[in-house]
Amino acid sequence: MAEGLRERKKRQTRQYISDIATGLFLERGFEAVTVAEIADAANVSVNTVYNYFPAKEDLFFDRSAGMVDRLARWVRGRDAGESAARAVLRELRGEVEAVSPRVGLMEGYDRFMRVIHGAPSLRSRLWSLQQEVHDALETALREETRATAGDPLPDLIAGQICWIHQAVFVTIGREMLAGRKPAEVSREVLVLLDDIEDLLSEKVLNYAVRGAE
Amino acid sequence: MAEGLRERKKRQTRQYISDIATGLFLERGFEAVTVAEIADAANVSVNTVYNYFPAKEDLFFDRSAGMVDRLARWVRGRDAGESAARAVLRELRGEVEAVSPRVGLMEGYDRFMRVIHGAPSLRSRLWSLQQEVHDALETALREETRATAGDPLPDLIAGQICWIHQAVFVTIGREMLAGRKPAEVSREVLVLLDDIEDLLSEKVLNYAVRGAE
DNA sequence: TGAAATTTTGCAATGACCCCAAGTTTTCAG
DNA sequence: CTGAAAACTTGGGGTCATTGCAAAATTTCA
Repeated sequence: MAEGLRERKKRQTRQYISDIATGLFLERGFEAVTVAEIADAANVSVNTVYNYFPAKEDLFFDRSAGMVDRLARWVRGRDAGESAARAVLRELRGEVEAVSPRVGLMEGYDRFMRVIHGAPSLRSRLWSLQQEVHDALETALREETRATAGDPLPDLIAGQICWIHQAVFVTIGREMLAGRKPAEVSREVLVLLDDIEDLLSEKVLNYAVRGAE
Repeated sequence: MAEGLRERKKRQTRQYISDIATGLFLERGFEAVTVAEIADAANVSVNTVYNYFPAKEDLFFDRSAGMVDRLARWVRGRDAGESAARAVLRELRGEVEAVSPRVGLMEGYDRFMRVIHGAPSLRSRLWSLQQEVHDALETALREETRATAGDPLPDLIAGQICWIHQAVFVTIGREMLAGRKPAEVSREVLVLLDDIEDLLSEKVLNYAVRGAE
């Protein structure tokens, strides 16, 4: 299954551009770096940058690929007897307890957050990513529960689960931005997760239980 | 309290520019209309347009001013013995039942939706408006419940209430975009509101009950 | 009525992003 | 091994949103 030289080179170039760009962004902020500078620093033309990334924002969020279907994956992978929401809560608790970089619990994440904080267009991009997360999750729920096309529940439950996810991420982002230590934030967010679970109704917590389809 | 000529003229100019712009957007779509065209059509210079509106998107959402604190206002105006969430549900039911244009239940709203649908930057702007709605609501809840600074509940409850609001608006937008009649959509959304209420926990439904502070 | 305050405008520039045609590089059939 | 076909890169030339600046034009008010 050897891939051609061309494929390998493309992957490398793409990765290289994205790395260079992210470095510059972390150093000087999103808006202060022009696409022309990035192209220069990566030894390619501006056109090549746009060949790989549809917009400047995508250079920053390139690493976050795969984050979009995370919730859907967690739901599809839920245990027997477990509901969609409980699976997400369990996975989130796991990540937070493990102080995982995948949820932003790492040294230096504040620099990442600072870049986002200072660029409205990056925040916009984040929201549209959230929308994608929602859509992927709704699709997963619809398939897993074999809901009919007109059933509003998959949409509503997806909204509730995304809310969980978002509350956790916004909190982590805010606290890391404030300079807190990952371990500290981890403890705090575990408490938050309990608060969140307390606010969810049984209907939400018991939706899409595996085995009870 | 007579306002000066200058003030009156400014208001008029602002309104005129916004009206002209909205007309053009509805006719030809957001991206197909340039700011220069708008300025021309409104008999002002491009700089004047930017004098009144920080960005092109603000020309479209100018009318929506006041929508940002609607939830906060509803909460502050809740009845004695009524919780924040129930006040919002009651007000929403009222608007929907009355087939009110304030919630998009009007002939021609599909044209409005089509413009938004076709312009990613308008959707971005909508999300940032939602963020403002959330913040205003969280502030209101914090004040109404005299919550301490570290209390996460006002944030979480605001998230839940915004979710209600959003679910209703997204549904109305989707159905109107699909060409449904306002009266039809109204009936459908009233059912949706029951579904939504069913998914909320007692904790959410009983938060910030007036009189039980 | 004329100077001060405020608004409008023209002009120039920056930077994201798009389109196209001309190179370059990689692939692959023969 | 070789020469075209396919895919990638680049340079050049736009469009358009958005900003800064300083020169008009307008409004206010002493």
